[in-house]
Amino acid sequence: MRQTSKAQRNRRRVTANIHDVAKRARVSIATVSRTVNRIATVDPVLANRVWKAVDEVGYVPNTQARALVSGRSRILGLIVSDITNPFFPELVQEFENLAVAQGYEVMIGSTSNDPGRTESLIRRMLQRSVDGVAVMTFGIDQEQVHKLVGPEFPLVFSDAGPDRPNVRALKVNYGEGIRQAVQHLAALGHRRIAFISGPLRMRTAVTRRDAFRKAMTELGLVAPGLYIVEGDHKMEGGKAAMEKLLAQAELPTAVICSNDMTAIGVLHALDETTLKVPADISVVGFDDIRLAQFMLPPLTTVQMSCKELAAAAVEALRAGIEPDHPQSPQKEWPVATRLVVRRSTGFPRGTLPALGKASAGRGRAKARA
Amino acid sequence: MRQTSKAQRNRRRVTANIHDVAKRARVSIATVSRTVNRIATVDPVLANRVWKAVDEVGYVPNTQARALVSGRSRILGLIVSDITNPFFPELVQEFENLAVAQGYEVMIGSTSNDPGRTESLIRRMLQRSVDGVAVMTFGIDQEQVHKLVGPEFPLVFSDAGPDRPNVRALKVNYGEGIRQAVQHLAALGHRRIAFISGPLRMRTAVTRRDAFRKAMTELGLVAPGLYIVEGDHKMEGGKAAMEKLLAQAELPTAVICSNDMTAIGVLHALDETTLKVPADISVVGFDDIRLAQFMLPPLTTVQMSCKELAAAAVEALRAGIEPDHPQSPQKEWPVATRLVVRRSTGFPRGTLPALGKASAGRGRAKARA
DNA sequence: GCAGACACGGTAAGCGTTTGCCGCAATCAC
DNA sequence: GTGATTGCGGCAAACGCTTACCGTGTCTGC
Repeated sequence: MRQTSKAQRNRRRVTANIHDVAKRARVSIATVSRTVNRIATVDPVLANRVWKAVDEVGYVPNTQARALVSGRSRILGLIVSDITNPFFPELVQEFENLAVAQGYEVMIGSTSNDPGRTESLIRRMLQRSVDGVAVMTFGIDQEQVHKLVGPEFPLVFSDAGPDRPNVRALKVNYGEGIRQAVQHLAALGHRRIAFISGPLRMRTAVTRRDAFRKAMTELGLVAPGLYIVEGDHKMEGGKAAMEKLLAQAELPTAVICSNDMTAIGVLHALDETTLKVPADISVVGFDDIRLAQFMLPPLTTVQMSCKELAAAAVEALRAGIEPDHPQSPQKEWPVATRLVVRRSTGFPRGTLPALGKASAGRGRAKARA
Repeated sequence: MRQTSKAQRNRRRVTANIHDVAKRARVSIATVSRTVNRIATVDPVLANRVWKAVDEVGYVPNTQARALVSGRSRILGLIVSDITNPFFPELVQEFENLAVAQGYEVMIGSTSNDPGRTESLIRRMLQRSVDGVAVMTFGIDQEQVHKLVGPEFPLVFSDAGPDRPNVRALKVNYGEGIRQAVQHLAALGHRRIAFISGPLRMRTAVTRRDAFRKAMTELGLVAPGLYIVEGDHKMEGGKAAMEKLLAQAELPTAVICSNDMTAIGVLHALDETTLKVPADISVVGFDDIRLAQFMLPPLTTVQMSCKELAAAAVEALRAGIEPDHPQSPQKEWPVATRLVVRRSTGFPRGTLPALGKASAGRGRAKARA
């Protein structure tokens, strides 16, 4: 008959626990806990003994147990729409650095703009009891998230009204950057400026498009409906949208894109024609991903600093989570944008002949302004 | 005087727990637990009652408590070297999909090839008691990881000898893909083929370079030392390396790059000269990131399927974690590579004059083969 | 010198699970 | 009808931590 002892029951413990430290420092586990959590009332002599013991036995507090009893996991959820869009990894990295610096871990998920994925992602995050979630999808259905989480759950959205008690919003100033872009093009002499938007069910895509329209109007330019084409914030969509523009009777002399990936698709579409960038057509992106400066030609684009965005997101989340955060009541967090001029924009050529899509691989001459 | 009751002590519980379910189903918590964990010995009648109750109270098992008692967190660690390199987000996404399908969560971290970051990352993962870690950095110091984790800890490396009990290795067949690339170029008539490696402290970078040398030798070609330049697996390094090659007396007619980002940097460097791709010089990448086909011209590259890689990583990890995984003893997991020919490679032009770096922005003619 | 106040450390009660052990009831062999 | 066997559910003990409460020791004021 097997002897069923305590020892047998134990799965092999690999790390030291609070009792080991307590024994070694000749104090109670309460004192160890208080010391480790930097509660000020611990006698410095004991605290020293504790820290020494911690070091000696290599004690690392068990996060699961901590979370279990405290009800806080120190995990931040970060939801992005498409991790394979280079903007997001940059954002993720910044976010993570900041979160880790504050003692948080980050749980990342990308939704691919699929409500099903979004729902399961939120559920998974809730199940891991994240302390709060930043939704940086630029256009998720906010309602969907609200339905899944409690009314007091700390939430941060990029671009949305903070209509709930513990919801904060990142207010990206799209208007400013896009106005700068339009102004830049207008100053160069462009009049026929097209815009390729993101998928219009995304709130942000609509916001950017509207900012474009507004900027055009303010400068006394017209943005004909045919010059506003819907893309998908990906290279494929940018390419397709540009091809649509190319099929029109009168070509635009400049194209502003709702993000950089779209602009890359546009460059690609233009490469298959005889049109040169920027001599025949200027292209402006949005985001300023690192890749933008490595495009051929380097992309003029509206910079939305993901450092700034990440910082605002982390702080806004902390404001919702930590009861004594200084900016706790603040509900809106501004994020700036600004134009970065590179080499994909230039003076427009005189009047262009209407021109369909040229066959790919034709010889062409390329010259820069 | 405040009444310090049990009720007060409780932080507001927001989700139902196992006791609520047990009460409602009129069974013990043990039965609930067994039902939820699909232990077969539960009477179907009771099981039904339990499932019904679970549904009614909206019970979701608390992951922290589960992890605490079972010692398994159902979190997989995934370490990549640089999340902003587009190859990795693609890998991350695949990995995550597969892991989630198996009921795991993923904790991601990128090291930026910094040993300090690597160490803190591993520590953080251990603190969150991940069940295993896949190290896909293509060149991390394996020793560093071994020093931090216990000897039995489930680990998967891309490219490394499985010299420890619970370590598995993904064996990417670099040789095959690179051989195909060299062969492709040789068949087109190239003889002077250069190679831009990754940072040589990365094991994988060395492996790829050696594969290149071997392939060259096998085909009776020589790879002079001057034609092998070190890059950094980023665009910047690719650009710098290409500039080094351009400074040489006799230019190569083709360049193979250790990854696609390097190739993008190369294209960029060449764009600032009068040399055309592929007419004057052919360029081959490695990885086949999605962006590769959107380069100008679309990049011929060696595909390393990140789907395949992710699948191998997840399965290898599971083999190390789950005691009854079918492929548990398998130590090496093969991953194939193959050449994808696009438009950045072509026939070499006749003998080229030695040519330094031309000034940027010079007019140039571009023609495709 | 003594009562009261105060500071600080220890005890123990949870947090929400999993799981070994035990006991009850039902089944079976004879 | 009895005793042995089996199946299955409940009890309770962990897992490692935080923290309310309490007790002890020291200090202060009179």
